[in-house]
Amino acid sequence: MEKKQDNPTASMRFPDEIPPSVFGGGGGGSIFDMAGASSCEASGGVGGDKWWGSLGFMDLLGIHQDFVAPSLFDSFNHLPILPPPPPPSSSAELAAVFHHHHDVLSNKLDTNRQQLHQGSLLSPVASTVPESSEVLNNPATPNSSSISSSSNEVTANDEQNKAGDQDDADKTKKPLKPKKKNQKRQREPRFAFMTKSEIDHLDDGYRWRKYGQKAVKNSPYPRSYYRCTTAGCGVKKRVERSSDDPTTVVTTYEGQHTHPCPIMPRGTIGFAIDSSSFSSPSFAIPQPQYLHHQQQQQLQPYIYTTTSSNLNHQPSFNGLFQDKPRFNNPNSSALTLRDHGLLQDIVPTPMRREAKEEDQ
DNA sequence: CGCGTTTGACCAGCGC
DNA sequence: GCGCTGGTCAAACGCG
Repeated sequence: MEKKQDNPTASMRFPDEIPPSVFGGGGGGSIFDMAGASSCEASGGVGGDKWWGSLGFMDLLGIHQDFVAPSLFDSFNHLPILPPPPPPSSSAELAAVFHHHHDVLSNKLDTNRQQLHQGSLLSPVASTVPESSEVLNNPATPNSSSISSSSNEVTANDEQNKAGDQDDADKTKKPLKPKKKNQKRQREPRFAFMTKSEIDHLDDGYRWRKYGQKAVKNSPYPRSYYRCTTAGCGVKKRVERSSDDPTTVVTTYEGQHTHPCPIMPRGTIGFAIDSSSFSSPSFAIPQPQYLHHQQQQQLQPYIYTTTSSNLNHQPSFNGLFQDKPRFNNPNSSALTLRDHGLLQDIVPTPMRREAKEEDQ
């Protein structure tokens, strides 16, 4: 049923500052190049450090200005520049998004790490892009079950379809499910990753059940829809391969896990505790540099790209986040490694400058 | 048998 | 209003 169109519009929505073209062939800059750290497996194999549990999403991204090494972001110029963000609409909203980002990031890190081990991550170059996370209405109150279709209300469309189905009834069409009308579907914040990988569905530690697959417009590759199989957890994710760069897998997470990661070997803290980290008074929510572009109560989505390249720098990556003070040592060789391995792509130039100024 | 995948149909939202 | 598209449902199926 999927018809192709000439419509060049990307299937995913992007922030205005980030044209879809950033996906193309990795030509765009990378938001960050995530080393193969882990989330659920977390500390395992990465030195056993617990940077996951103690750092928020922005910390992971190196956005916490307090710890930003000036040289860390010098190569970020190629990234789309985000103008200074307005104040967050609400801390709760921020927390929700952060939490989500943290989850996703954690997932991704884990995935990448696994891929590293599997040798499935190919690209030696980081191509990162921010993308999509959407918050529609009620951003502060995640409604993972908002897609419920329970209702006695029958839409005109339903009637129409039913009527039409009458003809097809003989073909054993499934009964139509009445869905709620006048009730816009609420979407969880979304967060997308681009990953250089031959594997479409990356194992991030959670258990996912595939519930759909659709052909993607202007793309020869289908998009798969997954849902967290844990009861009560409405987290979903979409996985699709970039048509521009077939080696790139775009994974979009939606929602927040309401449970710890089922795979937590070595007693890892993982990000199962990240919820608490957000509610903790000590948890400082950084300036929402990524969340400024809100329109119609909608947080623009952002894409983060991961590649295999920096997976080769796991140790440094780990140290990067875990050992913050090192950031202040520009002479550190380790820093250099990190510099080129990860955060260089994470933080927009303006932020870097801001950080610089603060340091001085 | 339980769980996950496949796949076609259905539905809602959006743009024209 | 209509068509397109993304997202979801759920029966059928496969696998361990």
